[in-house]
Amino acid sequence: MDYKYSEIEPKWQKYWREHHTYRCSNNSPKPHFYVLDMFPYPSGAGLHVGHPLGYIASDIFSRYKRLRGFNVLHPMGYDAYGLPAEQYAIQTGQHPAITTEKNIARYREQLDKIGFSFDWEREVRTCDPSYYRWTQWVFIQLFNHYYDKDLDKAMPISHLMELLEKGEVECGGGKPWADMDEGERRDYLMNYRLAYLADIPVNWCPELGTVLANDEVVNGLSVRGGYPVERRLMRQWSLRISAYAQRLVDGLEEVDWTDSLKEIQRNWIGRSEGAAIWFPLAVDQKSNMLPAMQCQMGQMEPIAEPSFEIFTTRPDTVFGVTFMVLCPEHEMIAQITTPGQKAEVEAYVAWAKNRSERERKAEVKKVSGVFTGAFAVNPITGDRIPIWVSDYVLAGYGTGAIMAVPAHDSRDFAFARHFHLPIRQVVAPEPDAVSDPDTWTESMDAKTGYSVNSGFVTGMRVKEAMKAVIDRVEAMGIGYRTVNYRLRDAIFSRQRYWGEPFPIYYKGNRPYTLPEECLPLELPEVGDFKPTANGEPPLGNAAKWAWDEANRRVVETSKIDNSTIFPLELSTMPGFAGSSGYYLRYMDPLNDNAYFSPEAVAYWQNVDLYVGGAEHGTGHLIYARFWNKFLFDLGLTAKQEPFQKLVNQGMIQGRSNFVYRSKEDNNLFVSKNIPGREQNTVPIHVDINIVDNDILDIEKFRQWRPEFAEARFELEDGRYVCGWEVEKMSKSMFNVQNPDDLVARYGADTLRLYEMFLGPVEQAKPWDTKGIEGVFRFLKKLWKLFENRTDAPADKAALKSLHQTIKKVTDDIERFSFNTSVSNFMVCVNELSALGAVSSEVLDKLAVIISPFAPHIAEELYHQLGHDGSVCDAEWPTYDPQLLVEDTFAYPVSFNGKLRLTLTLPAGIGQEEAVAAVKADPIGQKWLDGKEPKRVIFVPKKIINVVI
RNA sequence: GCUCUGGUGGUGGAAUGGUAGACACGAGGGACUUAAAAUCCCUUGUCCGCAAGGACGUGUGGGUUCAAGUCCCACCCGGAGUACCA
Repeated sequence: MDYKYSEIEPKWQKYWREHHTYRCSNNSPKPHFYVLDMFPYPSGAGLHVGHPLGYIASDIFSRYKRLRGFNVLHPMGYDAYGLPAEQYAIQTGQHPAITTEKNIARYREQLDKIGFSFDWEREVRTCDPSYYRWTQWVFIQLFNHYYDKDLDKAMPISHLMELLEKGEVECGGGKPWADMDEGERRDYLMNYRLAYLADIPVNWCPELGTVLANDEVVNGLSVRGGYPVERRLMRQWSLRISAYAQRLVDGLEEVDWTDSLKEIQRNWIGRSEGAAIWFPLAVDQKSNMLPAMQCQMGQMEPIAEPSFEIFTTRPDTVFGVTFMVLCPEHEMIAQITTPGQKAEVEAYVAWAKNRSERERKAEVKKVSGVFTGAFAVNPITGDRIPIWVSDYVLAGYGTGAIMAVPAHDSRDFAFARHFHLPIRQVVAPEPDAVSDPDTWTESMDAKTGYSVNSGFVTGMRVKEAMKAVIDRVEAMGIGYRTVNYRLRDAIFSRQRYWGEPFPIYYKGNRPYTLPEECLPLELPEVGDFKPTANGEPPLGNAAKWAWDEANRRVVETSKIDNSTIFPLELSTMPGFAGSSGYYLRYMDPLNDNAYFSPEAVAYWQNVDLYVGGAEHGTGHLIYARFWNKFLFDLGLTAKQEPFQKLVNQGMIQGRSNFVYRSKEDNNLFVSKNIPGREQNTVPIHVDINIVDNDILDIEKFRQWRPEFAEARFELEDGRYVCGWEVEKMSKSMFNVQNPDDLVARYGADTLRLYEMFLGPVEQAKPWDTKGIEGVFRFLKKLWKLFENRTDAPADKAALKSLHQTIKKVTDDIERFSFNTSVSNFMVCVNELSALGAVSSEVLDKLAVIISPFAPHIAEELYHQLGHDGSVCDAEWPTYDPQLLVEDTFAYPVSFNGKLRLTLTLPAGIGQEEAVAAVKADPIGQKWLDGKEPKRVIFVPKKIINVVI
């Protein structure tokens, strides 16, 4: 009988479903193991072959762990809220709930065909009220907590209020806490809440009435419509993720991720150590408009306002400061600008304000700026230095003001050159060498070397000088040692429909949270879910979107009276809200009383293995870690880090094929390797489904599109050879491979094996079906091997092959190298086939070890061998080391007076045995040439040297 | 610019410091067949040679080692992340 995958696969899929084979319990004496995939966006395009790559890898690992006796949690769900789902709905003109439902059904159908071992009873969907109820719940907790820097954890806001009440925390609100009324207190607390409402600069398009992402704006105009976009402060919800910056850096030490991904996160968080120093404003006698102030060297009291706080990572270079630069948004600009410079400064600030991020980034090389007319005092040297404004200083980083050290910072240098400002060298490679100005640029940004021309730190190494300056600054009370992070708080509002509603209503313009018991706050129906033109988010169209505080329910918008019935928040949460904590919900997905039970999290702890793309390095993986750490502070999660080990699967790129159309004759197509083809033709994308191994199916090509019906060809060796290129997989390039087609043609097991065989999981690679036949052949051979089996006891050769394979495959799986596992199976089957009829005893174990990779055929064969239960409940076989003793092997290594032979031998072997082994080895015999080995040198491990 | 990765046949890719190129594809040859499909067998890094055999080979140049694709140093080229971040 032939290998009929089309009968076997549905049969066992049905069996697994009916027997709940993959159901996973939270009560098990077995050790736990949690394997998680990044859940997909159910987009309208369905799955392509790139999606299942990571799923197959994690499925193999889950099945393997199960066979090793673990209770494995391996769930799946859908990240169904967010922009892609909404965009698709808008394009097709259907309600996002309907399209999402349809897309999920399609994904599920495709996933089921591949034979994954997901426990579907734990499925979660981020757009399901029973799920987003808990997303909203976490938001309320974030709103009601602040980050206590002394305790270094999140604490209830009520705790902060107590501290303020007792005066243990100083109130910086401009007014003592005791004198504030209820509203003022709430406003003040907003500066502390982990979820807070604040004015944030955004790309606002008045015409479209929405905030746009940076990539939706080009040259100050919206991509869609070409309307002007301005940067504007808008009230938005944000998460104070920056409070966790240090813990997010530290936590990377504890997890088993790739160095590159850890590095991506470290760069993103951007920790830099340095100092904050106040530079006081100098008195300007001419204008006499500025408050007089004192600044003397060595003054011990903090210097009175006004002064500028700057941040620097190089306090040692303070002696080289020749000017200061403020960002255009700096609040003190108007205050300090002299009348003579006023017009110029205002024009510059206005110009800078209207520049988009994009323009600013594109014109990095261009130096621009303006002098304010004001001067500051270098608090260390007492020098008077001019204050400039320039947009190379960013408002969002540090304090938006810098001390410029043009000799040792490339940007300050360019600025100084452009505006003819002085440049003073303060760092040199040698303590006494003061190099000539032209060489400064070479040692620019140098963190090694010595301080020169630098007062009390002259002659010190840079590191010592940094410490000495900070110490002095702290002693003088004009600054302090500090750490800065690049990580910004996460903007959490979206003026969109398809997302989680905020559990927030507004009383007197101040946000209040809904009572927790009233969750979920369900997404209302609206007449029109598209972004609105009148500036309001789509929820502004909802007829029923007001909060009746007394009766604790949602009521008609028209009833808002601002005394008992209040407006609800109109924006929705962003895509990452629902995906930040979904892994926790899988632990206890049906719980109606809590996000998850303490018992569930105590059992599962955290995710042992997380598989997904590295493109989430600066998004989801940061947010989820933040989310988890916050819940940890609340005592809800068991571990600080949510994802212990993380494997990034490489992206599968498309491999496009081209035909070459003659420039003169539109119906003539020239094969790739015909001389002159490059000059005389233009490449055209051709559907990869009508090309086999780069050979074009001419008939199918003619039928493909009407315009090619009359196509003629210039062939080589009677065939048309297509060109190819690696590109993104996309419909427009006709290089999309749909997994269903491959399942139909070769079966799911072949697809699974082939996706693994393609190369290392972590590596990006183009999709190419070239080798799939080889994998298919392998399964047919495997099938045949079982058909020809015998019940006689196993012979030694077969056992050796089996045990070698068990060892290799076990090692391969443990180090996540599935491509070599597949190769090792192929070797094993080839070896066994060559031996003739193989004992069932051997095949029994072979079926088990191959089942994680090709579960359907393994299940079938396992049953054919007479087992009742599923192969999924079998036990992973162990190997017998006795069977694996390696053959003696000798080879010559050098001739320098003496010949050495190196042998690979089992460990623990003695002198005589080694000599005997050399004599027995064919190569050894040849090199000994009848002589006796003189000496055996043992080196560590199993290698020994024999000197002849 | 900085950081991280990687560079091995015609192709995808194997190699705890120990016979480089496993396994697979492709290609060439052969068997079976009226023929095709399917299946099976042989060859396949490069160069020299009829052959036996030999020489050279993991981006380049050095180094460590009895032994280097693997470790160290410098450089070249690709891929990714990030960037007026002070």
